[in-house]
Amino acid sequence: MTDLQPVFRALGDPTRRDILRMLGDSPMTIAQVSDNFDMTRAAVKKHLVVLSDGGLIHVEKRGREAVNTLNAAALRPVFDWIGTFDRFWDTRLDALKSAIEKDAANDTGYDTGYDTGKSND
Amino acid sequence: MTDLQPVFRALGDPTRRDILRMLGDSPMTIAQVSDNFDMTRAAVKKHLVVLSDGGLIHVEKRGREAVNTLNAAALRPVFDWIGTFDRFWDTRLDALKSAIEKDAANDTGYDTGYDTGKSND
DNA sequence: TCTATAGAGTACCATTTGGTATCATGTCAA
DNA sequence: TTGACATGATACCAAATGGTACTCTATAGA
Repeated sequence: MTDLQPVFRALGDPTRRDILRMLGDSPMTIAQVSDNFDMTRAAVKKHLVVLSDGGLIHVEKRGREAVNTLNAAALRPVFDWIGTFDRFWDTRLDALKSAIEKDAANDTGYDTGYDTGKSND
Repeated sequence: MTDLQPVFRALGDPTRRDILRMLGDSPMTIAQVSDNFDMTRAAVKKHLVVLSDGGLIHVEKRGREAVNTLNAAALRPVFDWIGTFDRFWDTRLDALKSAIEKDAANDTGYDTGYDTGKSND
């Protein structure tokens, strides 16, 4: 259901993964993020757009600034996708996955789009 | 420690993710894999090389054939990386991650390269 | 041995991607 | 109001990417 491609694409670049790490510490403006990289603000901005396309960050305009906030929940579908391989890997993952899905359904209404292990992208 | 980039890169393409799915059912030769796609064998072969670079598949030459086998263990570092964001997501992930890491250290000697949550790529 | 077949390797092409440079717009603050 | 500043938008460039076509090598089998 959820389109995984924009998320996987966003995660495919090391700069963008670094940005996610930084935003994990606290929300940042574009200027603050780009201070941490040896590239122009415009380049950083492009990465932020890709991250936003993948739903991994949320951008809020505050006056003349744009505050970028991590949305780690968007990593869930990736986790679920990886989880479909758990039978080759570690069976305990399966138990955890079910638990989280069940919980999500009850508590947050989050729909993983994951059901019987069939393709979802 | 482990270089995540080749794995994330390999996962960034939908065709390659589909190939992983197929190889999850059973090992396949290049011809068998490409029978499932509307593209040339050469193109599929390129994808298989990228998957191999990421360690996600293992290629074994058998006579004039090349059998491609899924290596789902290479997904572990990605899982670990996502796990470093679990405090924003679901705290129970943390418990699972520790359990698996502990188990991996004891049973398989697998080193996640994950320690205190500091950057690892 | 001969031939069809599986795959490797290479050259080439169009598109996407990561990046810079430049200019436009909106807002804070004196 | 006016100037400095944060961001947005666009044009442009080089390199990487996804793909095809074609050639070459090696092996399975009649």
